Amino acid sequence: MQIEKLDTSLLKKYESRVAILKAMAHPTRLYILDILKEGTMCVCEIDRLIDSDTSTISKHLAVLFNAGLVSREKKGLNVFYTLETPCLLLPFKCLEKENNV
Amino acid sequence: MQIEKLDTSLLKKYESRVAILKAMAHPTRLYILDILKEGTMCVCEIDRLIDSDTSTISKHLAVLFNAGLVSREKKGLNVFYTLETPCLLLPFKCLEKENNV
DNA sequence: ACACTATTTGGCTATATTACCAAATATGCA
DNA sequence: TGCATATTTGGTAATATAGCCAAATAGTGT
Repeated sequence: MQIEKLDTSLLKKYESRVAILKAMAHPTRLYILDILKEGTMCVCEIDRLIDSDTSTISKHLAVLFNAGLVSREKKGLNVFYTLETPCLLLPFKCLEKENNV
Repeated sequence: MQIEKLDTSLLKKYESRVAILKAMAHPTRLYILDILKEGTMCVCEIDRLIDSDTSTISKHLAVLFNAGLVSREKKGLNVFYTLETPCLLLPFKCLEKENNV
């Protein structure tokens, strides 16, 4: 099988994937993605589950939003976040199988 | 469903996953993982496919190795790298489906 | 031992990421 | 209008990451 060299156009493909991986690559954000699997949640609820400054959590949510991993909707004073890409959380299950964990 | 707070022990789980995501979160490394799907390859072969300093490539390989994503074996002058976790590359296919790409 | 090749390591600078605090913004209600 | 609550934004210091160069290491053959 012929392997393509890493040129500019191929690089673009990987860069878009990297954007997703970077957005996921933080324990708090991975946790947020995980709890959003249970359903839409407002910032205040997420805040209660995580022992960090609210502004820090808000910034993590912004990272996830900018990467397209979650969507958000404002309702009154609250902002509700929804998981958009449940797929992304699958590989870890798969990994655990590979390692017979 | 009851959601667990992000405490120290839960954090540990996510940190180990983050280590994997961080190792993947670079275009060159993602490319390397992709080409290693085709089979074991020595550094010199990988080097030929990527237009970067060999030392940079070697460092990327070290990152992948330290995260357990690839293994390596020295044979004479060459070091051969092998993909250990093909699973990890699946979610992107899944994503493309979700987005109807 | 010497020269040659493949790979890794160390050092440096530039850039990116994170967390906390304070302040700003937006909404709802009296 | 004025106040309270929810969320975001800006600033800043600490830490981590990336890429290049030079040098070190390791193996092979003469």
